[in-house]
Amino acid sequence: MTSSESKRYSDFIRDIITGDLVAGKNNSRVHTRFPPEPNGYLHIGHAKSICLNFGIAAEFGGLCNLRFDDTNPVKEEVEYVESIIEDVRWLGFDWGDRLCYASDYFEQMYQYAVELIKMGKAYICDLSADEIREYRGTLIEPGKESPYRNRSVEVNLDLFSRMRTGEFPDGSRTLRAKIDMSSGNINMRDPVIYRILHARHHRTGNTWCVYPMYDFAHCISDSVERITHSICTLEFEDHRPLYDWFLYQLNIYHPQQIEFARLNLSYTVLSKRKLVELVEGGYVIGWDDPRMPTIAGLRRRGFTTESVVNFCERIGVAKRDSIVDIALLEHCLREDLNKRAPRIMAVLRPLRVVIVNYPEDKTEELDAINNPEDQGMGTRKVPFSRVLYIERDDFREDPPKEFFRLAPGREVRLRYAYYIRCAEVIKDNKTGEIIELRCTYDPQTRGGDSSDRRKVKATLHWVSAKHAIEAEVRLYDHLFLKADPNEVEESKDFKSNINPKSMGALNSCRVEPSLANAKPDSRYQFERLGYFCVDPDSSKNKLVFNRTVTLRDTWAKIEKKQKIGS
RNA sequence: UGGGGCGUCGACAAACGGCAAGUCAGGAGACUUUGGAUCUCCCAUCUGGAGGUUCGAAUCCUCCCGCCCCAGCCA
Repeated sequence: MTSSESKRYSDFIRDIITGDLVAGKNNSRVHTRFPPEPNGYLHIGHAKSICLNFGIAAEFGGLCNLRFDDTNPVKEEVEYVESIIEDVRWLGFDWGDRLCYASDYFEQMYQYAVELIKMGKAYICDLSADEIREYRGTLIEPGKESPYRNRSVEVNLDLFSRMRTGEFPDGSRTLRAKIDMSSGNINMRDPVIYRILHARHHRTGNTWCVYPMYDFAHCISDSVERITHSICTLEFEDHRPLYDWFLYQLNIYHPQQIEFARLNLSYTVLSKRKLVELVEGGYVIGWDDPRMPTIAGLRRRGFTTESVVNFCERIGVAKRDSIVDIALLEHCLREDLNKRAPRIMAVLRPLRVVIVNYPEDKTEELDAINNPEDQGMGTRKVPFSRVLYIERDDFREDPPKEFFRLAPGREVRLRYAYYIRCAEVIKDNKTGEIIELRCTYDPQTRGGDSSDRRKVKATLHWVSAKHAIEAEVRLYDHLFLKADPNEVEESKDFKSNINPKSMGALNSCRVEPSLANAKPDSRYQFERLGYFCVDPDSSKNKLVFNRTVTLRDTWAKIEKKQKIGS
């Protein structure tokens, strides 16, 4: 490991673990787990947790399990477990043979529940859901004890086994822990630990009709897997006393739960409920829509594993609520892509340029560098001929101050080709739209250097009209208009902040011929424009690209300022 | 009004009683066959506020203020 790779990210969780190791706790073992519920796709917030759990295991020479927290059959599906496995793998992590499921421990959990009953620490309650809510009290008032709270152990045991055998309908009874109805912590007011659900489970089928609740299942899963540090998000802080209570009562191996603040990112939402709403409401194309903050979405958008992992390391881990600027994510992306993406030339909004003093039937093959950041990536040939396309944005008939690009009478360089000068602007008679530029070239500037060292202020990208390949390019912008999508007018919700221009497609783009056989998922820098990747929608006769992220655009910034100033 | 947390630059985030790191964003400049990349410099005399302890406080104590989470048979 080089010195640049060995930089360590320190945070309060790693500090706790280091302290435990020094104290010789857990026989110096470190064992974490990432415990998603398979009821949706993973997003970048999960990536933070994945990087934390797997990262800590790797750093401390420990292990990390991938465990599905599949205790609610009505919401969970195999599609989700499959996507989660794929996404964690894509992030570069490995759980060896420790692919676990809470459902693997159902029998064990049931037996632990029986034990609690025998200890007089749990009882069958016949209250309905509504009644339980009423009995629970409020944030400021204590709850009332259930009339079923003092049933005998024998009755409880009998009822619990009959719940298991399916004798009772859904919702008719629950198993509850007997703790303290007056606790200030509502989680301790006799929480439900088993409910009746006559639902088919994606792994256990119809074996069960009673399912454990999160609080009961999670601590036991952690315990049986001998997890040392059970890392979760802040909203579970209130549940820690219950986590500890179960393990203490059962007198079994007791992992330590540690909570950290979940990730929030500007201009997007990271709540599973909202993401589901976007998908099911048709606001996006699907879970892998390139605008989605899901791992699948980021992947399709063209993000690299390295950039996502690096981002997760850079944002740190703490307990305070925060919203990370999405610009940091984009920075990590550009930083990575700059080093690895081959450069090519592509014109998104073509403007026809005829080089009037260039022979009609001539074609030259010019040398272009594949990546100035990495000479090892070599060079390629780019064809040049009389009729070209340049970017419409690169020409202004009436150039504003500080616009360095092409304008009537002005000379610029075509990258790797020649200096050209704009001689004439051809417009459509009716619409006045500029349809073509007539330019002259200087044969002495082949390759882009002039022998007289005369300077030009701009270098433009271009493609040869007759050699270029037509392509579709999909452009993306932030999914939401506001940094905080939840900031809404009364009676509206986050969806009212959706950016109507978050996606757009350009259909007559032209890319250089070297891309003829570009494979799905391959990434390129389109010079001066941004990073793009080949979308899986591409076919042999039609290339489709996604714009992953733009390049930093100093001119756009200047132009914006000028507009504000005027 | 109960319980649990949290307040350090525009955004993240270090500092663990010894004199406010770093990163992103932003600004200025250099360089440039990508207005990209790269490089240089600037950007908290101050840590939510007020007191106190101390030679010394972002760090310890007290009291305020603000924000987040909890009343699923979801996780």
